[in-house]
Amino acid sequence: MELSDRKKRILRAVVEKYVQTAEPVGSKAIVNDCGLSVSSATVRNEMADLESLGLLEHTHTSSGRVPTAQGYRIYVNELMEEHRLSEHDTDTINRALRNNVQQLDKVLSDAGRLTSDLTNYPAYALAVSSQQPVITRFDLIHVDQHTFIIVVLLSNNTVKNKLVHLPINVAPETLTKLSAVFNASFTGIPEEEMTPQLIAATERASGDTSGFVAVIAGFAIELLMTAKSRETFMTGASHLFEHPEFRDVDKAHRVLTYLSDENGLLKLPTPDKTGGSKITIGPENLAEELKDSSVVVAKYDAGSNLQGIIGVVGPTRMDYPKVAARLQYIANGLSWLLAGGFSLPGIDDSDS
Amino acid sequence: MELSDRKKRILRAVVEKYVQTAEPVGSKAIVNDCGLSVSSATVRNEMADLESLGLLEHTHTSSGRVPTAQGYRIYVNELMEEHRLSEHDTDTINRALRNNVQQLDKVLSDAGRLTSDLTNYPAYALAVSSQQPVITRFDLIHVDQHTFIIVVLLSNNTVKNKLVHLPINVAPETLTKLSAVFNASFTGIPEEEMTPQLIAATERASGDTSGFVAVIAGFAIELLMTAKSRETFMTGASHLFEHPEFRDVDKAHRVLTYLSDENGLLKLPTPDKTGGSKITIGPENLAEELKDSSVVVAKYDAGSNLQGIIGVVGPTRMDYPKVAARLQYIANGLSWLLAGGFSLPGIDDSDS
DNA sequence: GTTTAGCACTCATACCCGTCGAGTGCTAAA
DNA sequence: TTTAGCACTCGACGGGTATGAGTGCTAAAC
Repeated sequence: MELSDRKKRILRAVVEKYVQTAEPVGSKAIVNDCGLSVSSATVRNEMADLESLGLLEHTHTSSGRVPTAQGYRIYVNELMEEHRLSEHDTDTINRALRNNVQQLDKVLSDAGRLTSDLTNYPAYALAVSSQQPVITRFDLIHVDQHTFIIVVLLSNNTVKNKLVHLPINVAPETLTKLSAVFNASFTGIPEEEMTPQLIAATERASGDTSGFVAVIAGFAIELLMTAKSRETFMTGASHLFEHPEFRDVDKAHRVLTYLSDENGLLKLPTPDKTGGSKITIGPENLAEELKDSSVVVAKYDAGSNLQGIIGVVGPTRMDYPKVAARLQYIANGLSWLLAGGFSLPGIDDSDS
Repeated sequence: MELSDRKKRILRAVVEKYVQTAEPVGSKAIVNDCGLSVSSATVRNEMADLESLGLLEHTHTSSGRVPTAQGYRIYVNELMEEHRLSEHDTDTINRALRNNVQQLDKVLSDAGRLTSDLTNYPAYALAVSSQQPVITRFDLIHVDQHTFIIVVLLSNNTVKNKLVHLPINVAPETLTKLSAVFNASFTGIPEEEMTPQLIAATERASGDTSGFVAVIAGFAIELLMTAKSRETFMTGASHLFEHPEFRDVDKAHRVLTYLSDENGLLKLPTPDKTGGSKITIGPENLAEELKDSSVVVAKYDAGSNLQGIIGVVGPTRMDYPKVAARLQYIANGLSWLLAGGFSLPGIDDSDS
C-alpha cells in the first residue's frame, strides 16, 4: 500500500501535532497548522481513510485522532526527517561527556545518567561483551601487615579490585611471588576451567598453606561469573512523570518496576547490525509491561569488547527524530571517548 | 504534658491500625481491636482530647482519625516496642549481604540496593568521610605498547583506576620509575596542594617530556575532587508506588525528583552520634519536598574511613519499628562485613 | 470526480443534586 | 466517670443534564 502524498502530509501533521500537544488532533487544527489549501471536511475524509488503514485511531466517535503504533511506524520509517541537533545541543552533550565519563568500570552508570539527563527520559545502559571474559592480568598490592588489594584486568578492559584483610601476616614478598604464580596459572582461562583441581595444584605449586590462593581464586571466579552476566543500569526514573501518559500511577508503576529489574532490562530491545539507533514502538516491544511505551536504543563501540547499549524509554508519543538524533550523538561520543579520545586532553588521538 | 495510660493505649492503637490499613480509624474499630473494656463513646472523648493535644487529626467532622506528625513522634519516642526481627528476616538479610556486597567501590550501590530490597522502600546510601581523602599509594600497570592502568589507593580505603591509552610508546621500565616518583611526591597530600608547581617539579625530577606526569597528576586531582564531594546513591524508586499516599502523581514526582538529585540526597537526615537508627517524621524534614514523607536512617561503620549512611524514604504512615529494626540490622551487617568479616569465608575475623 | 458547506450525532467532561453511611459531638441518664 | 441515644456533617456514589469539540454523512459546488 502506498499512501498518496496528501495522506502522508496529513499523517505526519497528526503525529507531530500530537507529539507536541498530547491532545487528540482534529481536522481543523491540521488545516490551520500545516498549510494545506483544502477544507477541514476534506481532511476529515482523508483521516477516515487513514483510520481504516490502521494508522490513526479514535477513542470515541467524536474528538480528534491519535496515531496508532502502526502510524508511528510509518512516520518513523518514511515520513520523519533527520533531526539536526542544534549547536547548543551538541555543545551540551560534548561537555557532559568530557566531564562525566571517568572511570572505566563506571562507564555504564555514567553513560546511563548522561543519556537520561540529555534526553529527559528514563535511560538504561547495558554492557555488551561479544566474547567470554577472561582475566588478562593479576596484581597484588601490599597495603599493611594484614591487608592487600587484588587488582585484576579483564579481557574486556575493565579493572576490578578488592581490598582483603587477613588475620595472618602478609609479607610483600609473598604477594610478589603469588602474583607471578597467578599470572602464570590463571590468566586467559574462562571461568568454567577454574576447577578446584587447578586451584589445589596452584596451591601446591606455590607452597601456600594459609589460604591466600583460595581467597584470590575465589575472587577471580566471582568476578568472571558476574562479568559473564551482562551488567545493567537504569536511571532517570522521575522523568517518566513529566509525560501525561504516565499520570496513571499503576501504569507508571508497572513500567518502573519493569525497568528496575535487571532481568527486565536484559530483555529490552538491542540495536541491530547497521549501527544506527533503533526505535521500537508500543506493541512491538516483547515485554507486556511496555506494550504502550516506546524504546529508542543506540550502541556505542570502542572496540576490543568495550561495547554497550544505551537506550531510553518513554510514551509512544515521543519526538522520535529528536530523541534518536541525541541518542546517536551520545553513543558516538562515548565510542570516541572510550576508544582513547579522552586519554590525553589536548592531543587528538582518534585511532580505532 | 503526660498522657494517661488509656490515652497512650488509644494513640498507639490508632497509629498501628492506621499503619496497617491506610484508612482513618474510628472509635468503634479501636474498641474492637485493642480490647479496651470501655464503649466507643468513651474512646471518642479520649480521641477528642488527643486531637486537641495535636496528636490526632480529622480531615472533616466525620470519618475516623489519623495520627499527626507529632502523634507519630510520641509513638516513636514513647509507645512503640522494639521490633524483633523474625529468623526468616535475619536469614534473608544475612544471605543478601554475603552475596551482594562485593567490590569496595561498589559498596554504596550494593548497600542501597540491598536496603531497598529488604525494606520495600526507596533507599539512599551516602558515603561518609570524616577526613579529607589523600592518596596513599600509586601503581602503574603496563598493559601493552600504548596502554597502561593507573591504580590508586585512597586513604578511605577505596581503590580507583583508569585505563589510559597514549599515542606514544610506553615502556614497562618507565612505568616502574614513574610510579616510584609518584609514590614519593604525591602520596599523603590533599587536593589543594597539588599545584601546577608541584607537577612541574615532578616532571623535571623524573625527566618526563612526554606528558605522562601531567596525565597521571590530572587523574589524581580529578579523583581527589570527586572523593571530597560525598558520593551518593539512590535506588528502589518504584517501591514508592506501593503506598497509597503516593497515588498522587505530582507528589510522587516531587519526591522522586528530589531523591534523584545528588544535592537533594546530601541534605537528607543523617544519624546522630548514638549510633542507633534515626527517624525523621514529615515536617521534621528540612526539605520542602519531604514535608509529608518520613525518613529512617542508620549508619554503618567499618572503621578507618569506611563509613556510610543508609536510609529509606516513605510515607509518614510507616511501620517505624519494623523498618528501623531492619535498617539497623543491615547497617550492623555491613559494618561487620566491611570490617573484614568477608575476607576469608570460614574463618571468623571480627576484629576492629 | 473531487471538494466543500451544513447539519445531525456522539461522546468526554463538568456540574448539580439527592441518597447513603460511617463516624462524630453533645446531652442526659446510669 | 461512663454510657446510650440522637442529630449532624461530610465524602462517596450514582444519575441526570448542559456544554462543546469534532466527527460522518449528504447534497450542492467546482
